[in-house]
Amino acid sequence: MTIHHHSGNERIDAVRAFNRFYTRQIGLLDEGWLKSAFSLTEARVLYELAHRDGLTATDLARDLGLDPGYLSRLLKKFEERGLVERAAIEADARRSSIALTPAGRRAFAPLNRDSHDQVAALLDRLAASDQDRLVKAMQTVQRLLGGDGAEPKVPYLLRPLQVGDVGWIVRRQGLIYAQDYGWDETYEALVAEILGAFVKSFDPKWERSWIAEREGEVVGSVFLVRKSDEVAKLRLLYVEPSARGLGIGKRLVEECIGFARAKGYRTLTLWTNDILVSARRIYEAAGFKLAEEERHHSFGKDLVGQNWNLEL
Amino acid sequence: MTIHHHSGNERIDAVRAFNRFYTRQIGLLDEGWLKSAFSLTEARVLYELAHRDGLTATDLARDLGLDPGYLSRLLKKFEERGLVERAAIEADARRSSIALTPAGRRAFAPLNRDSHDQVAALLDRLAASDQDRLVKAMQTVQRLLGGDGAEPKVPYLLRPLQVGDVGWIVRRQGLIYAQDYGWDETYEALVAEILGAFVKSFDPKWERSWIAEREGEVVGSVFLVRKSDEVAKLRLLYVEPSARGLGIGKRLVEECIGFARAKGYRTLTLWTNDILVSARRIYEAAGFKLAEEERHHSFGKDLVGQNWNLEL
DNA sequence: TCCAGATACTTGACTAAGTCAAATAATTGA
DNA sequence: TCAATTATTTGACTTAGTCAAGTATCTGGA
Repeated sequence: MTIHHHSGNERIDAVRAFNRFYTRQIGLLDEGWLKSAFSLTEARVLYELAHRDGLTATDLARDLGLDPGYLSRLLKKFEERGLVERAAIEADARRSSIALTPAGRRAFAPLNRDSHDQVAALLDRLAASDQDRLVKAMQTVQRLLGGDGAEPKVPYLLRPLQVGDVGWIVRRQGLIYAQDYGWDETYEALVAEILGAFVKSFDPKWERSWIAEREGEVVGSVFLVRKSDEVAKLRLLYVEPSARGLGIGKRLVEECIGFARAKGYRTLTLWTNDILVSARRIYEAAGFKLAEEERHHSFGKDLVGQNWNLEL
Repeated sequence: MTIHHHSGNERIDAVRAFNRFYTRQIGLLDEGWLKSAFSLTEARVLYELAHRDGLTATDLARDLGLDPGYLSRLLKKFEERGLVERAAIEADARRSSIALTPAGRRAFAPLNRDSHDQVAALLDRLAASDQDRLVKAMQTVQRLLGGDGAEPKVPYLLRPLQVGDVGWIVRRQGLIYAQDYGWDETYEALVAEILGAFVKSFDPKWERSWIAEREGEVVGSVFLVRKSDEVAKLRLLYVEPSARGLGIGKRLVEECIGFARAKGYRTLTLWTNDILVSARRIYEAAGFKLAEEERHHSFGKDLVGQNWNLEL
């Protein structure tokens, strides 16, 4: 049972292969422009102008990576043809805000339609499920490469369980603990059983799930299960490695505690293992006290299990 | 509990956004060439020559999307500079096979290294897990767009369960049945419980799992569970919608039957629901006989459950 | 308040990159 | 055998983009 990891060079080669591939891909898409009255760069400028307001020449040059001199001439040509007009910016006489004229919009429309149709034709060759996969993969690439420190506005949000979450959490927990601690497939199976039972016997009055989502991806979760009138159990806290450091783990535990208090439980309990250090820190900080430890052999390893309790 | 589906236009817009994004991205990567002695196109040609043998001018023009005239001059320049040499192809005097000279390789090396380093620097800004996600997403895009009917050599392969599979199967079954039949989250939970129990009590002598993998992705699975010395149960047959029509379902069932026979079971049994028509066809074709039906209310729907048996 | 930088463009003077059509030579298929 | 096709080259262009040096403004201290 091996976990595949790309080595650094494999990754680099894969990215370079993709760059070569997409260079060609964009080249193919560009061929469409050849017939039209506009070059690819002109079309990019028109696109930006059609979709954003109050742009200045500098904005355009920066966002499209164009030479300011080249852009200047390009805009002059557009202005002469009556496609764009510039409005003075009162605060700064050097800059002016550039916008498409109605004629500019009319010129852009067929261009836009052609590009739309071309992409539609491209997608049409794929099954709907593959189209979704393509879009998702593209968004992932864009997010990962484009996110030069551009953090999402909302770092994460919490929501209850949806269809598909159980499997996702089972898989991620299985993979993460296999990678980080060498646990075998029985841990993944345990998570599956716990979550299966949780959903099956779910009692919304006394129990709850919190899924942390970041840009549409599940990055953490925790579950609160009723043990008795007085005791609730916090289970399966996890945070994606890529989303650590955002305080998601702490927040999930706090939500749990808040819910348990609100429902009138007296004790919140949880079971963990001593090697899971960062989780333990969160529990300690939240006021949990270590109640007992016991050695056990599970998931293919010798472990030390711990029960922690919080009196509410 | 909603399942998000991209509409056609959303998909098209997302792909167009990605094209604009990656046009810019490639532009950024190109800036690196400006200092060097070679243009992006020249570098692409050198790259192809360095990595493939026996290329002709036509091959290059086709694969890189270049104008033959432009390429001809470009190669002439390379030849004059001693970077490439042409060898006559005996079968066809029009064509010649183009290869880098040692000097050509020396000229390409720093170029190649710079490109490598540039990508390495790009990746370095990402956590290792994000690097993997990026690479996977790029490969997905490339496969989906590049695979113009270029089917993989091996359509699929079967392997036993690995860490991560359980969660994946739980998720996919949950999502597929929610989408196709409107089943609620309790179906996903049932799958989780079944698979959790399967792994936990797994007896390799009498039981087995088959995972169908296509280009590294799980596209189907089936499980054989021991009920008694004489009776085995086939469980959780599924095939990804994107991988249907390859005979994977049939193959999985056949593997199950073969294994059950080899182990000396007398009866292979399975439970399914009447609405799962394509699965039923597979069972019928394999020789299963409908033993009994019963109405039940599960997964938020009124269903008709069916038990099928195969005498081995 | 002034003024030494910066910033937002513009212009001039180029060059590289690519296109298109026509020509040449060799090959293929009926 | 020869018309059509293919591989490559050449000539004659155009376009797209670069680079550096302007001009006109603005900004942040002394």
